[in-house]
Amino acid sequence: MGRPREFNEAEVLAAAVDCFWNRGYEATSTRELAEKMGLTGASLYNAFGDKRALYRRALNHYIETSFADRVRRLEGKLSPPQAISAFFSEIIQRSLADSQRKGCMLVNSALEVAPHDPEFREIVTEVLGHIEAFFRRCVQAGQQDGTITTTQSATDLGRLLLGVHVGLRVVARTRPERELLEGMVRPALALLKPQNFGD
Amino acid sequence: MGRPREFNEAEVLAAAVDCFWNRGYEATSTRELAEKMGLTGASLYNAFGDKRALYRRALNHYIETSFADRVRRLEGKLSPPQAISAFFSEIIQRSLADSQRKGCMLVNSALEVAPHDPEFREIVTEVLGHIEAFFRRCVQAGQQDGTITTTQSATDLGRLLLGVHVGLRVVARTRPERELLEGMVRPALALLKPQNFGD
DNA sequence: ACCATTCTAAATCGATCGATCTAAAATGAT
DNA sequence: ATCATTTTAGATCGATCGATTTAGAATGGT
Repeated sequence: MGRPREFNEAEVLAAAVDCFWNRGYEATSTRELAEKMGLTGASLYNAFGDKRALYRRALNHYIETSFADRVRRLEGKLSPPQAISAFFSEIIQRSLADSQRKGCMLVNSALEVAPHDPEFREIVTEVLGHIEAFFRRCVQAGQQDGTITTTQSATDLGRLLLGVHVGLRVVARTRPERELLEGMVRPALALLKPQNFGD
Repeated sequence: MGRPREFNEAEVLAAAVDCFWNRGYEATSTRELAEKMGLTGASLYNAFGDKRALYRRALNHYIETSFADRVRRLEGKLSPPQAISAFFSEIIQRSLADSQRKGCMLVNSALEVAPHDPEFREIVTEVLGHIEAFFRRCVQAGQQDGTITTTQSATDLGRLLLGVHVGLRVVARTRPERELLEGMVRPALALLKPQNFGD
């Protein structure tokens, strides 16, 4: 073995995420990446291959530290309706605090790289499937304990929530207004309530 | 006056829309634009200024020929629930037929150019507002003639539909699957129905 | 001590980018 | 016929792109 790498991989990956998240894939240059990551161009290419491979690593790092972590924090610890509500509350809060309008790196990838790149399309498809599945599991659990309506299938309700979530993240990037974003979510959450006949 | 322009502006704009719609702003080169538009680089810059100005013209052309036209066709001629349902049906049909996965040029612009460009942000904001307003008008009309529920405000329901619409267009670009897309819309449309007590 | 590997710093590659310019042919109003 | 303007095709500008290479210093396992 030769001289060991001096940089912390998670740290430089976080810096790469910051670049790609902010400016997307095409608009981020390898020189900017090298500078923000604290590496020389040579080290960057030696450690990560090429720009595309680095983006793949950065995207996976983002997914793991944002979405996957959020699901772990919410699911199981809250009641199903609360988990869904808390999920959207977090997204809205993050969107309103996102002064740079970075949005969601997964959604950004879904539009910029996934349509023309089969490998990235597979990654995005998989994660969208995980988000859909998270919502579906919450709905199913809520349907079983009576806290969520059974007038719609858990499959469809999960898909609706996926759609609202993605739409929220896109709209928030152009119009980060609390009332607008909360208004988008409010009817969807109301739909989940079991119908209260005779109210 | 000198020699008149030989190209039809609407035609070359349509070609520009095709380029930008397919590959986005950054990834479309002025050389590709000139070729697909049937112009030389000199003519292109003489007629449209620069790349950014051409994108602005192309985006406005797209909005006018797709969204604005769709609203004109549907609103007023169909009952409010039918107009909303037909709107989504058209989107799903177009998404499934979109073999190049171009998606919606407005949504693409909302993520690629709007966040970092105030002028484009204003355009996207305005059109998103028009879509929201279209849904809200449909809901209001339906609430007045009793075909749409009044348990949620027209404002919120319009925003929900905006969110579902945008989410649909994003998800469709990565996962153009009929059951998934229809599943996203189905619960939203069901929510609009007036509650049928005692059913 | 030796060697494989990574480090830094910088130069460099060919390609492409948006944008401009040249120069000559074409066109239509005056 | 004159003149202003747009047309054509193509060269060209400086800048930046992703990626590679060079050279030498640093490091740790064998």
